[in-house]
Amino acid sequence: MNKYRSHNCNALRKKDVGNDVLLSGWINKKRDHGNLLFIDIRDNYGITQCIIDKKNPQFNDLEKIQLETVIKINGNVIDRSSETINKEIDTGEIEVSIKSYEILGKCKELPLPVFSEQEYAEEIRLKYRFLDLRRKKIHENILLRSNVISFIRNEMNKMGFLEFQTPILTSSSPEGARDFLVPSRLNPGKFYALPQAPQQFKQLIMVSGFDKYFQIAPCFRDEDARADRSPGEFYQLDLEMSFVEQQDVFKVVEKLLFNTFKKFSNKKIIKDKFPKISYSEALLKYGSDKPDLRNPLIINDITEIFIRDDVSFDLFKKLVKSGSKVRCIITHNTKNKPRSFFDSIDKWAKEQGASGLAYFTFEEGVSAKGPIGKFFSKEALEEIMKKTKAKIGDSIFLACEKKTEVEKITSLARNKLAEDLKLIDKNTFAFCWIVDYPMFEKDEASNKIKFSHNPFSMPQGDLNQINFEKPLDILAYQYDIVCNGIELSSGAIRNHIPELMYKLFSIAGYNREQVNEKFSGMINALSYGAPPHGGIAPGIDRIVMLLANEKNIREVTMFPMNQNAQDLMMNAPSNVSDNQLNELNLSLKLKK
RNA sequence: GGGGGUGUAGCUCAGUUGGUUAGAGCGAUCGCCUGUCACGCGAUAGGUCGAGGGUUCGAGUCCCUUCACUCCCGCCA
Repeated sequence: MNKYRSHNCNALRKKDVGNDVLLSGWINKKRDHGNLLFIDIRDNYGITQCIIDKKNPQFNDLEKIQLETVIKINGNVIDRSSETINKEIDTGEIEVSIKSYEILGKCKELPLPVFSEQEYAEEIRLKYRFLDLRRKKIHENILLRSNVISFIRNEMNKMGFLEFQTPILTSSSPEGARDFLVPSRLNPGKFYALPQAPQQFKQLIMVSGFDKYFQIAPCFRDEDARADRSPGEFYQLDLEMSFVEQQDVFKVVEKLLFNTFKKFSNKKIIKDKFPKISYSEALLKYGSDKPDLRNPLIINDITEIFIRDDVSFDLFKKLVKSGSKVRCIITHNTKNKPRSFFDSIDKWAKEQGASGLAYFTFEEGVSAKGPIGKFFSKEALEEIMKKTKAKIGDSIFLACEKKTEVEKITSLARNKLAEDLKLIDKNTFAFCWIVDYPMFEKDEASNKIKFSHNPFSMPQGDLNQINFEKPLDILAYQYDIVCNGIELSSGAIRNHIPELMYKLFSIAGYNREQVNEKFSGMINALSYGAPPHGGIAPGIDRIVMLLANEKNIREVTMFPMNQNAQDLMMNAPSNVSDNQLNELNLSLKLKK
């Protein structure tokens, strides 16, 4: 028998009554009655109540032991009388009568309580992460993460995907996020970069003929943090397939995500086949390329209403003449909402940096009630109702701004209105695909054409007919998957034709030599017989966040860094010795 | 880089229009308690009110500067 335990702390049941057992674990909680002491002992699996009284010679010592000390208990399983059964824990029908105990790991006074549901400042949680991780909620989140990852791995294997590792020390890429750089000792003055994603490697795996690849891959990007974005590193389920079209990738991902979410959550998944929405339609109807489809509100464009002569709302009419768009959101049956409801939305919109949100309500006989209602003729109102499918009793909120701004504010307003009106069913997952991304976009600052997403994506349509004179019209086989307004993943069918790649890069301002230099591995490989291929890379952290119902990525990450990309527990990043710097041919030149 | 929030005991927080010795719960220490499961009761210790400067007879409280943490914008193909 193992010297530490015969059972874990969640194993003992009524059938074990009468047996001698060994339990080891942390002291979760003590309840000291003076002559009788209850000790809850905890391990990864659960909690068992142990009991000792003053007749035991070790009673006085045990009474004084700190919480979170690791002890081994030698005891006898006894039945609990019916009124003392604890239904909250799995072992609640029994308890262990302590014969003797032994301290395995002492514990100093705790900087934060482990047995508490209270919330604590992140600083102290991260510094003492090993204590924080003992706490119930986050401990369960990390277990969930582990289970999700092994489930996904298993599903991928079942679908015939092969798992490969790709290098962590690789080369810096010109596009995308800031790289983490690693100096090379053997190549003075040169640097490796940590991969932002194994993008080029997974394509090379396809060129190497492995057909289907996946990896739970660490990705490194030196960008600022957000609640749902770790600084530094995160994990993707990276996958790539040969001889596929977009729909083949969709099929795999839909099956995988549907099975995963079904297994690990009780929430309802709205559709097992996820709706596909084009990028342009998403921006029009939802103001965003990551719409929350749990939200039933839809944005409509009614710019042309403000060209009519029977609409006299001059403020908007003038803006429309100078190129602004009018977009609106209809809320159903809100005519009896108090004035304060509407005004608070308008005030909120101004706080978001918009010029505000105009509004009115459709009344019987087709009239408009509200501050700007008088500017619309009956016919104009009927036209709006037709266009927006609004009914009498509904209200309309209107924003008039330039395209990008109007999309931004209507997207925010869509969320705000749905929250205020409680239209979002929090107990569902609503997935969708966003498809037909444009290949290029215009950089607003420099006015130059740049890749809007992934430069390796395949343009849509007949490759001989693409009009490179109008690059902004070229769509790509580029797609995102979104769940409840959270972008889980981007993917694409890749461009495996070198000549086409050179052409597209030239539009974005890279000449042949630059492409050869920056993507030598890729472009060279594609010249030696590359299969058509494509893939995607769902974010593991965000999937687990959704399943664990957490808003912060650090709640599903074992050892996260803080917002300044510091690990408070390990003291990273840290200074290095002059010797180390010398070996790397580096010297520091710190800004004051 | 910019904007918001927070910072008071080991932990979570309260602290009035500026006014005597800065409080509570948990935790710690000591004492009492044989059926609790957030056990109960009593006592004790524990504070540079993030730091620095200013206004004032007097600052946890008002003003300025600064630091830390956090949320957001920028950024994240």
